[in-house]
Amino acid sequence: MPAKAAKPYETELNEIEIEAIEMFINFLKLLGLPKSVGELYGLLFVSSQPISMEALMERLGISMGAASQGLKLLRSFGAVKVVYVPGDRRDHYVADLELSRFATVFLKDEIQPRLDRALVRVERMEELAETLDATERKATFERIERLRHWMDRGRKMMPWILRFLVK
Amino acid sequence: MPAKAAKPYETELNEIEIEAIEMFINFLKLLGLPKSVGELYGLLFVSSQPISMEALMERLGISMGAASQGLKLLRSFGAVKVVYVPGDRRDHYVADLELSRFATVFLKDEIQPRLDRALVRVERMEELAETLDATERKATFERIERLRHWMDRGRKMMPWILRFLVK
DNA sequence: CAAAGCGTTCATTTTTTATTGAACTCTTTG
DNA sequence: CAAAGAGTTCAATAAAAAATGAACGCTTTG
Repeated sequence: MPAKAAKPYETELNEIEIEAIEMFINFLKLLGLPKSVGELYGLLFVSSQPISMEALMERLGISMGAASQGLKLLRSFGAVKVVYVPGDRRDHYVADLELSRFATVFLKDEIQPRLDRALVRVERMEELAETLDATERKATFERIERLRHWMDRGRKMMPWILRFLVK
Repeated sequence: MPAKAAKPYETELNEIEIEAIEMFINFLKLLGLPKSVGELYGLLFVSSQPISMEALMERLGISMGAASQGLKLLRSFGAVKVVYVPGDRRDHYVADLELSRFATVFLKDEIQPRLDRALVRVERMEELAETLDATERKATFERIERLRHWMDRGRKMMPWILRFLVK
């Protein structure tokens, strides 16, 4: 039997947990979220019991700061919630299984504002293009209009995708 | 008049160029691409004339390596192409204005393989769940099925989005 | 065919991002 | 109401990602 690892008290992750964690690390990385957040959500997602922050830290081998901040973020998404566990003073967490939440928050918080800001830029570019001489203006306008076209398209697609996501 | 900046020979970027560059930096960051790639594409997007790599380096103030690698990446996306400029030995670049290219490549190269790998994981998790005792199995299966449901949904949405993007 | 030009590659450095853990606040408990 | 517990914050550190630039390999040119 091999020597026990450094922290003998933490419960090893089982294979299902590891699969789920890896899956969510990959998925959330796509949304620009750090590994530790993926780990937290992944473990909570497959756990049918609420888990305390301390247990999350121990089982995932992450620090107090990472756990606290990651959970804060997940709470702000509504991806995780705190539940009361009788006889235990500590907060316990469960995952909200509705995955669309991530996508929805991502669309609303990341994509939408970006589109809005981009549209402002396009308008500023159109104004600036007025000052160019005739030849340049024509070529430049064509390009700017293309941008505008795509912004509009993105903005029109948003509500459609959101509706699809919420079910 | 303020002292001239360090590199006196490079042509300053005009306001339209700056707007376009900033817009593409933001947009491409969303796809996980580095700033330098956004700069390159942004400048090429608003330029009606082909630009040599050397000019791109100078005007954007980026290094040879960054320019070479960024252009290589953009070429691989089909976002940029090389054009021949008579009497000049150097390669010159123009942007492909069809922005859907980025999104399409992103979906096909980033999202699709991720979904495929995730599905394999889900299947492995289902197998592993079989070995759990009855109570645990039921709860775990419910969660895994939810994952499967979202994977399927994502996979079904893909061709639809692609069709939408290509026009 | 030597020298210069162009572009790529990649080991190194810089910058950015994520994680750690000690200091702190607020809450509970004996 | 002191002491311990739970959780947050944030300055410092570590890890990851991007940019740099010198060395290299083709191509062109005189």
